[in-house]
Amino acid sequence: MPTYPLRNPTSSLPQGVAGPSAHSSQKPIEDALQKRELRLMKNREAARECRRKKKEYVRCLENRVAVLENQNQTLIEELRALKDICRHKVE
DNA sequence: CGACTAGAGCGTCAATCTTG
DNA sequence: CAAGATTGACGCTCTAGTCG
Repeated sequence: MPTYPLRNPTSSLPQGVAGPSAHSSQKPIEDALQKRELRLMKNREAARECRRKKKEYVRCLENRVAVLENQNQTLIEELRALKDICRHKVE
């Protein structure tokens, strides 16, 4: 469960704090709204960064796959050549 | 053309992990 | 333990490609 305030900031105000209909100060509400905006902004940027890192990670993996496939192909050819040499020696 | 679709990117929520 | 950071999931928008 998140520890930060959810969608409706007024619903997460501390007990005894005036809601919108009360005629006392609006300050706590503004504070809560501001806090929410800040949280949304930070999470927006965090999500962007998270996606950037994930794409980078996938790119790295794809690159590694390409390298390993090349190595594998090289080894297959090397093995074929060695087998060929052995066959000629036996003959 | 317009209708439809697949894929990419985005913002948000919520759960979980990390840190002071 | 509270606050902040991270990330999977969802729904939305936009764009490029395809088809009738």
